[in-house]
Amino acid sequence: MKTINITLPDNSVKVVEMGTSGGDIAMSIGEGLYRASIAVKANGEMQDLHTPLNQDATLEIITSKSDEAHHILMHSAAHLLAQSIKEIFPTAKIAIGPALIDRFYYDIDVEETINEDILVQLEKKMKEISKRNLQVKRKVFPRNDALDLFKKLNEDYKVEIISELDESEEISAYGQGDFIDLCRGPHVPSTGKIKFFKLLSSAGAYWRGDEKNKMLQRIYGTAWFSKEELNNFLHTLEEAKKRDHRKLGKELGLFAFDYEVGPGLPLWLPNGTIMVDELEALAKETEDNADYMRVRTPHLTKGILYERSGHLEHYKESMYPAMDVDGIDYYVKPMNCPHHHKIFSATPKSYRDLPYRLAEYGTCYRYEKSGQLFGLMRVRSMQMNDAHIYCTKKQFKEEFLNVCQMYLYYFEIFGIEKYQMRLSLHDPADLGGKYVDEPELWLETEQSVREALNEGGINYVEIPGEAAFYGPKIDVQVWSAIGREFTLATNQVDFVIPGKFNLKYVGEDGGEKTPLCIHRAPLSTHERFIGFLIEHFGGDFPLWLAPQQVVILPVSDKYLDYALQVKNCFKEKGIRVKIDQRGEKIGAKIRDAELMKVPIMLIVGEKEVEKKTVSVRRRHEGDLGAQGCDTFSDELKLEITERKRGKSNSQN
RNA sequence: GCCAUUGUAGCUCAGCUGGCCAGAGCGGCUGAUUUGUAAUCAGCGGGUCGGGGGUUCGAAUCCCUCCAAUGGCUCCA
Repeated sequence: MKTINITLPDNSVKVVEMGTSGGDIAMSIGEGLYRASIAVKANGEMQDLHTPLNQDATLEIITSKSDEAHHILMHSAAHLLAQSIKEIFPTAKIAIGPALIDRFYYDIDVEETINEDILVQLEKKMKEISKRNLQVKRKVFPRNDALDLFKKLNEDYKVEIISELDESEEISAYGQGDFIDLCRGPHVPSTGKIKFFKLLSSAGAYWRGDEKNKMLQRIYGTAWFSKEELNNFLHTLEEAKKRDHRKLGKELGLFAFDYEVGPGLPLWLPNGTIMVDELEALAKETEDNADYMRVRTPHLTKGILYERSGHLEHYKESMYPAMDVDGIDYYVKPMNCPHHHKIFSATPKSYRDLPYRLAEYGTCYRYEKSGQLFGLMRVRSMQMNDAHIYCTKKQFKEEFLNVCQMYLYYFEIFGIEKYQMRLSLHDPADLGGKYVDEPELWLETEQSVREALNEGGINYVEIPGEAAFYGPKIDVQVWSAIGREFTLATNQVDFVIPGKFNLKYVGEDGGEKTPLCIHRAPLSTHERFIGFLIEHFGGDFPLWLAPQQVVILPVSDKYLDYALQVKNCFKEKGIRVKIDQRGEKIGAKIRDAELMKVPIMLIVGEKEVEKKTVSVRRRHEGDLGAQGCDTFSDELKLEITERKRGKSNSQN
């Protein structure tokens, strides 16, 4: 009998018979370990507990504690769901069913519409199959046998997947009871391991994500190793709903939609407008310090401008249709760049004028497909924190890096810690198609972007094939409270359009040259950024950003005169302050101010009138005692000017 | 755009297996109360039951259609 050496993570070596499984080894260490085991990692590769080991290996046993095990569990839960579907709807065809970070799904092709009732039915069936505790067995076939098997089962989607694999490839499938699914694995050893799960929702999804293909039905679910983890997850989902910017936007009176105005066209209410103005003030101050110049451009423009820019060629479906004005096509602008280019070329430029930085909170309109509108995060009218930087090749690296550092400056102010910078690169195979045919320029520019980022110590990931048609770009991804992913900021290089607009500057040598252009929007759009901030802070804004900063609560209307004096003291310093004049008791006034998330409450009654003070109650901190009007308003003024984050909203 | 779900008062929701004048709580308004750190009491308003069409003696309720929102797919700031 041949033996093999198995090295465990503590470097101890076990000599076992060839063909021993990872599960056997776990068992030999201890039964408790065996019961907690989900899979093993042999020489760094994940495999099933039952899979025989046929050579020397370093072995790590994956127990339910790890993220990897959780991933396997959810993948197995997806199989359990598919099996339940097949038992209830034998003619259903199954497509794919992967695990995501905290949930899994399975795409199926079935006549019946999957509704709430069916989800309940399926969940019941899943519980039943889990109780059967079926062994999950891996089988390996030659490609053609696998093809025959899934053809016989009428699993057209599986057949399609297999037939695209290489002839020589071995195909693995996992069986449990009568059910078999094409799959790489690994999986939990038996269905009994999948105990705590819930089906969450159903939705449509195109086969292979292509809108030309048939739409399948996707069922989402989640699975965990313990009831507690499952409940925690469901609770987190509930909590996230409370932070949803659409809900908070309504409650706090920030913005509204009206069907007579139109979908995706938000109305900024007075409270929301205050936030917009604050954000804009921050941007103007920051851009002013970085030597940007502000400009203004019209919303409406002749089609010829967008022919020149290439928007009509590349971007037409996202533009509102043309309107006929005196026989000429006009469009509402989807972007500000062409206008800024026109400003650049309005006066002659020398190399001494570069970098030439033009900034505008320009209003753009894009015809987004109705199904993709989403609160403030995806709208049809938006105001972009836009700027275009025209510079020489030599200046490019520094300018690009400065923009990236501007993002980080903003993120620091708002306490945004969870984000990802993505460097989108071109695909050389698509030159002349999706990308302008300038192979050397692409490589050169991409390299200098990399260098800029590396020199600035900025972490990023590279995404090939995602660049704009005119150059590489950096996108900053963030996640909303309800888990949706968004591109927030963007920083794009453009080496094409300046040429199309015939932009020139006179160089040191007296010759004409074309500048590079950097498009950048660190604060995204008002709409998306504020939508994101609402969720980020859960409506609990830092003082400087809060629509209502201070509310004065007179204990009774006997103290209204004094309240008015207090109000003036704060108002004079530019602090946003109101008096709650209603005939309510103080407890009710406090409650309402708390619900509106007003950061500072000033209670005034007999004591305060006598001593000329205010009783300060700060959100999340409670009663802070009496303070003089002048000292306290000065203190607040300072906090506002410095744009500090409060105790309650410094984490996230 | 596609698949599914939903749409009743300013907000949150009940009613919807067709049938008494369509309900509740909160908010609003009026009055009383003059209040000390998360809800004072009473009264009064308020709805083309998303729009249009149909079935029916009769429609918030059933059917069709349009609009909008929601969950996804695809795409993006």
